[in-house]
Amino acid sequence: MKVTLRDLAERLGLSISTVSRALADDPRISRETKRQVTETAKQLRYRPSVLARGLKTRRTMTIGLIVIDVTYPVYASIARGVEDEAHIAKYNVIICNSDSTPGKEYQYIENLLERGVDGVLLTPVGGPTVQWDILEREAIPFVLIEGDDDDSPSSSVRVDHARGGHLATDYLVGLGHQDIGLLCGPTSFPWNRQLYDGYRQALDKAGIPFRSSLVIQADLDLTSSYYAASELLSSAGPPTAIFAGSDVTAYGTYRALSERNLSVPGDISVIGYGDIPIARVLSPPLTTISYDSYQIGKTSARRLFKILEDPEGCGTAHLVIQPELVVRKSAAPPRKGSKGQRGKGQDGPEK
Amino acid sequence: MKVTLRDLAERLGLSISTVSRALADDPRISRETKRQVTETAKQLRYRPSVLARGLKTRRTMTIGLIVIDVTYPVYASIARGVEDEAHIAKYNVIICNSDSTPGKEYQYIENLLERGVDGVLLTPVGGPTVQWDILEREAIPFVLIEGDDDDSPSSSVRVDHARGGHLATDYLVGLGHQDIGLLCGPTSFPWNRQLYDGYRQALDKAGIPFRSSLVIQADLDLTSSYYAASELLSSAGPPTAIFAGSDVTAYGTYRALSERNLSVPGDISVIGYGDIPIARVLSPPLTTISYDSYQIGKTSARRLFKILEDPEGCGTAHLVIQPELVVRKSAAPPRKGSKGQRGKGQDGPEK
DNA sequence: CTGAAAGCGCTAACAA
DNA sequence: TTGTTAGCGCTTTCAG
Repeated sequence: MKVTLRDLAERLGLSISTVSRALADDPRISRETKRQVTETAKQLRYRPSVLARGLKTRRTMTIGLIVIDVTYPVYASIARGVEDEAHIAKYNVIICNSDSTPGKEYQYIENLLERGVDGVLLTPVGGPTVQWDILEREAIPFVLIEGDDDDSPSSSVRVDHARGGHLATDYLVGLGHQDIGLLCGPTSFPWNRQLYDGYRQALDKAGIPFRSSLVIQADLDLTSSYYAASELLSSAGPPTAIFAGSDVTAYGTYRALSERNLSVPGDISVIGYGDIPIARVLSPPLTTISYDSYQIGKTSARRLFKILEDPEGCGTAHLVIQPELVVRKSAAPPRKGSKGQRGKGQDGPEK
Repeated sequence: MKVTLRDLAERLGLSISTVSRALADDPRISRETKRQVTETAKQLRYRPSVLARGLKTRRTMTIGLIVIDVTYPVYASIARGVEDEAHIAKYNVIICNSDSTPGKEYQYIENLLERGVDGVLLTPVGGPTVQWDILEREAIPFVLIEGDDDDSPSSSVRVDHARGGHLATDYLVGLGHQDIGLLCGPTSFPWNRQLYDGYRQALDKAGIPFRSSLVIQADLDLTSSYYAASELLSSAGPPTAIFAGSDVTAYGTYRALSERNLSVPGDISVIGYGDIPIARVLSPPLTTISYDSYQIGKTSARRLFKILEDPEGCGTAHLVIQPELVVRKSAAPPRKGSKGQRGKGQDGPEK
């Protein structure tokens, strides 16, 4: 059977509390006793019960991490960052996949609460929700990862996606593009509005009029981004460059382009978003916006632990991580005189 | 403060045990009482304490999942599969990254034991280890994922990598290749020996003599696989096809090849292993061996839960998942007369 | 059908 | 410096 404090106590002829204190390195226990205790603890392979301790101290040294889907590289990296930090701080992390559905998110929150987690890290599915209220009511510290806005009641860490959108668009503008298409990602990923904002800002700054026909919504998968890109290309007044909103969307765009014998970046420039592993491997290698998702994980976990250490002492902070442009080969200046080009093939009238 | 059974009991003028039973849907509690209890439970937002319950029942409805690194697509999928299955069975999963180091693996096991997990899922770093002994001694059910061999004392699920290696090699042989290089992955990933075995078997079956100079070891990262591939190519009697042992190794190979102006599959055929997302996106799209890692996760979790339900009733099973060949564009019949080709460039003496 | 009481393994206030 | 005692919130005999 499992060995408990009691077993140690009996074995040593000490009281349970003395043993407990010795193990906790309480200053008022003698060196000698401590030595004996730790020794027989090791010998009998004593393992403290986190359960029992938690029941008493109300701390389980466990946190919950709710991501949208670990299967996406971003969330895997975040998860890894969190776990690494947790391991250092001696916490365990329970992982949950919300699939962007409020229902699952809610279930998991309830679940984590029953588990008595000390805090939770959450990539929220949307704006302020019941879930947040629950956490607040129960006074469980939580930090929002990649939340939609900064008016959350708790700490948060997110990437400055508006900046990212700006960066991408601005780069294209700098290259000389005027007609820049935006393939906006699914709204179930909270950052897409920010991206869009950045896009608009950059356009405004450059004095380029916004054309709504150049913006189109696409899901994250290949086929729907393929179709969205196709639609964009066959519209009247097609773009000379496409900002893809995500790297997989960019790949869908590549496909749509190659289908029409349009070359990247010769005929059309493409820029991605996220810098997932496939980006550098596409041909041409994808120019994209990169941000350190592992760091997001680390940062938010660190933040949470700080709150757990000192619930009062540290206010709520909204940390933001800056994305950066990674220039590879998929964007170039527009073809001369391509302004009115219809983009229906590579063999135009002038050759 | 937190609402407990006691609160409910007081509120209803019942005893704690009655309330407990009502909530557990004990048959000897009257309909009416149950109704009242569940109602006020909902009303007061009662949430049972898994901690307290676990202390009593010795079941925490929590399992540990130790993977090498969630950041690798394979493990992310496995994790997802496990978590999905756990969610259904109402378990929680604590995630751990061992980084293939016995030390971390050991730490996590101890850690999980202190947590009182009901079982653990483990992608082991090597053959039978102390860790397994610990789990056995403590009578914690565990199932091995992608373990090296089948003589494990517990259940296991793994991919038949020998088959995978065979499949890949055999395909190349079928195409007419005789000189097939093998870029064997790092030994910290347990399946590489199996891969190698499959390679040898396929060669034997085809009556092709094995040449050790055609086998070389490479780490998983780009640079080392790049160098390994280069070495292979500049050796005496270079291969006409390369079996890359992993998809990223295959990518490294692509690089080494393009550096020497060797085309895939025109000059050299390449076949990968694992079918991670980048595989279909490389150019040319990578022919590779695929296996369903999400399913591995599901299967192993399911197995574990079955054991937990009925510790005696179900013996140890060794489940194996079959990989399959995914033909894309990176392998083709060898160039005619390429048998003795040196592969130093594309402009050979004969044009 | 319901209640009283013991106890899971631990910590912490209070004594000695 | 060490021991005694009282729970943490729950399940589960054993009584009624």
